[in-house]
Amino acid sequence: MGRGKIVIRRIDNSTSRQVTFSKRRNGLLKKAKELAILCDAEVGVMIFSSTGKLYDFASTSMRSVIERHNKAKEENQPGNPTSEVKFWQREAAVLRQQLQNLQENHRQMMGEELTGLTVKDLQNLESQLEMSLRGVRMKKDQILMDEIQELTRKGNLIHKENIELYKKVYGTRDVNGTNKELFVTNGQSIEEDPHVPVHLQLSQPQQQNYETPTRATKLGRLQLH
Amino acid sequence: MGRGKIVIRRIDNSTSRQVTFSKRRNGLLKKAKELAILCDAEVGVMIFSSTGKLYDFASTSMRSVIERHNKAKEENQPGNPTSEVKFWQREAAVLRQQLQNLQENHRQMMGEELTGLTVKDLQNLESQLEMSLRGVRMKKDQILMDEIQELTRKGNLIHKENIELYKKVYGTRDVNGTNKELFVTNGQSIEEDPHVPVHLQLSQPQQQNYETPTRATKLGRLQLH
DNA sequence: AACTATTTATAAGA
DNA sequence: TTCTTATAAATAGTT
Repeated sequence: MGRGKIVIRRIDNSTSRQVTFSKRRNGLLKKAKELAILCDAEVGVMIFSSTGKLYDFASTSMRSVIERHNKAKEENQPGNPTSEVKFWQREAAVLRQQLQNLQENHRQMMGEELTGLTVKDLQNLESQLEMSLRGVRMKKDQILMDEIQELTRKGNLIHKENIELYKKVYGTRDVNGTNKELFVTNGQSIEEDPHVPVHLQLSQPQQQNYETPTRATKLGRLQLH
Repeated sequence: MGRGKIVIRRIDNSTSRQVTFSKRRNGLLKKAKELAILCDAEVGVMIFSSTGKLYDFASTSMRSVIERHNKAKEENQPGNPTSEVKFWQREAAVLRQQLQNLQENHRQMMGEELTGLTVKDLQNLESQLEMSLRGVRMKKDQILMDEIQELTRKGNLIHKENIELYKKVYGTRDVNGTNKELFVTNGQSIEEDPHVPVHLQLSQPQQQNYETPTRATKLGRLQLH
């Protein structure tokens, strides 16, 4: 894969050997990473240049990879398979298994990895997702409604305060004067006539129309008026 | 470097993930060998498939590579029992943490434990669930449609066979006789007396009655003709 | 497991 | 070292 074909044999020229090392080292590490990600594999690579410099990559940790390798090769260090070590190894194995199970489950809930499921499985999944969706939407709507209620409450409060202030400022001198510039603290203007109650009101919770494509529209309907 | 470009992300399809693993693993090991030879480097590669199988390569010996790596990293040998216990404890802690994170995530996807989420979070969750639901429904429908198509195909085939058999049995004697009800069933023998028209009927693919009425209606329209 | 159309890696050159 | 480019090699999608 270059300007010319080469045979796999030690490169004599020290300079080009160095250059090639640099390029291919990067290539190898890149491919190791890709393999780990693409195929969900645990990969460890260690490279020592001819000058002794170390370059390495481990998808998890080199420690973990080496441990696993040792175990796979049954080359347990002449050290001791202490019961404590064994206990923790078992513990880790159990946890790994749980994690894997949960991951598979999670992927299915994400709509991935559905091959292999029966129609029955898919129906159950569908029901679960529908239920979750209902719950999430209810929660979201509730938060929004609460927020609106709170805003309305505050709005009314401020409006009342406003009226009081108006009375104090203008007293009876100017009861029907032009107070069109009167604003409440949150920057929204209130209708001109302080004697007409403001019309803040909660919009009704809209029908949960699943499949409605535009969230923006949905939210856009919630507003003070 | 294939028929199409891919993004580096876990391959969902288990079969192609495995095929890709096999190809790329070989590629990685080959390149590791080449690097070691071409550039006079000491290289070690360890790969664990997602099923736990080990594949490795070491230009010298894995032990040598690992020891050199340990020395370079000034780390204690993984043979030290104390450090080994500590390693596994840490491993378990990490796994426990991962498990916990995934569990929380999973609960949210199940529509549980939604308190504490912002409206934005809930919207994202909602979109994800909608997407998952679409995927699941598509998959389910596809399976059902495939099944129906297959049944239809078989039904038609059997019906044709039936007509041929009828012609052979009754020849021209009864060309306009009552053959409208003649059916054979899949793989079942015909009754003994060739002169008595058989009355076997293809059973309709029974409707699998699903909760959602709309889908049932949709599928109900697809039938043998 | 083979086949190829493409993408990717990289040898050589600057 | 880094960039460029022509070419070899790897491999994604298909059969």
